[in-house]
Amino acid sequence: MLDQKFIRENPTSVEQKLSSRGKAYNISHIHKLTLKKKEIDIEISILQSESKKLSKLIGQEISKSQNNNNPELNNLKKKGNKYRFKISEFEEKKRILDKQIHDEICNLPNFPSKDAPFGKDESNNVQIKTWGEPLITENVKSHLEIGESLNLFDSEKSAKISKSRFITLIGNGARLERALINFMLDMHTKNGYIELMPPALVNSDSLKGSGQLPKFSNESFKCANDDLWLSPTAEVPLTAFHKNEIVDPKHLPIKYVAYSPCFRREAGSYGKDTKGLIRLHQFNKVELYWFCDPSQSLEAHKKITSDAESILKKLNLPYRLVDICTGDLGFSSSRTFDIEVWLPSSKCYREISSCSNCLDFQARRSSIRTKIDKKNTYLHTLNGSGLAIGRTMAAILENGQQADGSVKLPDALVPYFGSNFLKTT
RNA sequence: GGAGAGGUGGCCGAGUGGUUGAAGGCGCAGCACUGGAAAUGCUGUAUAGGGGCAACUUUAUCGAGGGUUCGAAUCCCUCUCUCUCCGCCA
Repeated sequence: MLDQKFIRENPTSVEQKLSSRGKAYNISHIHKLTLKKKEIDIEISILQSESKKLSKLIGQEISKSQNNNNPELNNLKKKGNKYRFKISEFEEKKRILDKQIHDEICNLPNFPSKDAPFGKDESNNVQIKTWGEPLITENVKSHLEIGESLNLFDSEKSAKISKSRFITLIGNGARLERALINFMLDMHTKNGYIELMPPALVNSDSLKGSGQLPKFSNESFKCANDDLWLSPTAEVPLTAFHKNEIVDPKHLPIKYVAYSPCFRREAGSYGKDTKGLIRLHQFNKVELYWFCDPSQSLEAHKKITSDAESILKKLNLPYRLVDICTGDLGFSSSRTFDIEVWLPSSKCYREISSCSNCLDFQARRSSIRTKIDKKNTYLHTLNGSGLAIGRTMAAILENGQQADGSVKLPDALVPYFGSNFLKTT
């Protein structure tokens, strides 16, 4: 959420900043509402002040004179009644205005960072670096083919259970998923992250807090009888973990790592990646999350990104780092680095982690603050996948495939998986 | 699901219609005492909005929202969350 006062005082600057996302934003309507609200606020506080003085006077009069039914007193009470009536009129107007302003501001995305490359869509994203040697050979198999031939998972049976875009992992597939989760959690906790295992169901307020609502209600699954949704990413419960808190500055930065299942409706992606592990309604993810002092968030952004990269390095998976352009940024993010892993079967890099600096955008929506120089100040929040498990498995299968149909697994997984290869059983 | 209790400042906790933003304590900060510290004493210590260069001033806020009243932390209604007991349950 953007700062209401900033919108009121700098409407043109707001429009400029937002419009760098590639679409023109006109906020003159919100701007007018905020001015109107200020007028009403002033009006109300004058009336309240008068009415308060009068009430004190009446109180004093009553305690002075025993007779609390004298005509003078009744006159004063009548006067007070008029104030009450006027005030409630203005308050009604204010209520309506507040709601309008809040609703509109909640639909505005974060300001892109001035450091983010300017651009319209993903074609303007900028590659920062690559790591590892992409495997380019003829006759590579897709992770889907490998998975089916090694009996690691089954999509068709999963469609019977649920529908398409769900997966059941089988035998070594399930074991590998589990190994990857444990491997990643161990890596990150050794690196100073506190592990959390949050609820998978989250309320609407939490989704608003991290920016998924009100605008993107279409992208999450909602429970019919409760105000609960299936969490699309651990970013949601992790943000909400400190909702409405004033965090002690000596605890900063707070760094969490959380494993969670993630649920997404994937509306509008019909026909894309319909098979395999790449795009599912339910997938597992290990998420990194920081709450930090505003002055530290640029550094923190680099760190969270390199923490996510370290997993790919350990797994020896070739990847590249991409600086997301202004037009392709997520709603809550001011700057995002995507990490994309090499998938030999499609001869391209695919997103496996997205590391974002949301500045105070989520903290303001969720009211998460700290004391800095005696002033309550919104924290900065950062999130990054560390990593998406299903896509990691896909990358391991494709990059480790051998001519004989087996898969060589990264050595780092041996303590977790028990061996360094997958064969037909 | 049934019954009951309760949500007050960073924390604990008093307060059942009147000048209460709210006693007291803890915590925290400053000062005094000390060689230094502890202990002690004194002073200060909520958030948000408005006005002012500032000192300051003003309004709101006692889970949320309505209502009664000249006046509500206190009375009424609705919602919500937490806790305890019973039932059910991995």
